[in-house]
Amino acid sequence: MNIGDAAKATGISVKMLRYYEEIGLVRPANRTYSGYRVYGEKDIATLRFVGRARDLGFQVKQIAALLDLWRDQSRSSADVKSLALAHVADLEQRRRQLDEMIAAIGHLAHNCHGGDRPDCPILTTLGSESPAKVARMPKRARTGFAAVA
Amino acid sequence: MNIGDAAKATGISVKMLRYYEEIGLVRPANRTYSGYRVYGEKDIATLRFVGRARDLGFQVKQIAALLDLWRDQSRSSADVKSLALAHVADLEQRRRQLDEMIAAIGHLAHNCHGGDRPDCPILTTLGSESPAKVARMPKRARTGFAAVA
DNA sequence: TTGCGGTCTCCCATCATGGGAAGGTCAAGT
DNA sequence: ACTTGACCTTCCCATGATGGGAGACCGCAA
Repeated sequence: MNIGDAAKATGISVKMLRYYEEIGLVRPANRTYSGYRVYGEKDIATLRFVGRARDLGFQVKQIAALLDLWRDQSRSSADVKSLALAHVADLEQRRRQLDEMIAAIGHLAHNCHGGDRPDCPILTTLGSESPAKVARMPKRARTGFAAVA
Repeated sequence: MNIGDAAKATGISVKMLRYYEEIGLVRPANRTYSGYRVYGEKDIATLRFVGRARDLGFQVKQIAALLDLWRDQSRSSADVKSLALAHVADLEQRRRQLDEMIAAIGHLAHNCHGGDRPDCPILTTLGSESPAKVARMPKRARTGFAAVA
């Protein structure tokens, strides 16, 4: 299997397959004599694991930890669970931040009639007082969402 | 007012004040003879506007648009409102993605007893079938949250 | 053999943010 | 007046996950 086929089989782009290898998340693929990467069943299974964890919003470092646990026959399920729960807590915190932002902006927009005239409480609020009681973000991940675009 | 004072007054770091100037989000600050940036009342007001929009999760490009509208006496409030609503829709989509992830992982964790033994459905699910019916993310912003760390 | 599509490596860009180095400035205290 | 320390300046680099593209090579089919 060449890298393109592996990409199709795992839903991970060719670029990312090379990147995951480069940063050591997955073991370097075997190579043909001429340098092409060759993927076997095991590689594909690992990559699918990675892809699914990624889809669940795990960061690469967390995925690396999950992979270690996955391969470790003697792991305790408590280890896995705590990692998962920590991630859930993280996601939930982000969700709360989103909720606050949505509520604050929604409130402002609600009070804006939206007609042709210029008076709009969205801008005046942003320009003067606190725009709503949106808690100052904890330094980590301000709003986040590295718009991958 | 020097840049450090401006940072304290606006809650925006010194680094970011310079960055916002560099990318043209705000007009270059006046300088003293020796090159220090000097901020006046208007500058601070503008920067506070920027900071609050940022706290509401607007991206820099959107903040630039909001600033234009803020300064444009002849704007229509409809323009502002549609920008705000588009942003809300964006945030809501991200929230839905988070919700899906939270539900999926929470479900997996719930079925994991968490004891000393290695059997854990979290890993086996990630390793085999679809980890849950988490919709494949739309290419934009996979999970996002550029962990600013 | 030619041609096309896949692959290789390398470098660059994103977005918002911070770190740090090397050097200039300013105000307060001696 | 001089030192000291806090502040400011610019410049470069790093982050995380991803994509784009250039220039060169490989492999297979017509």
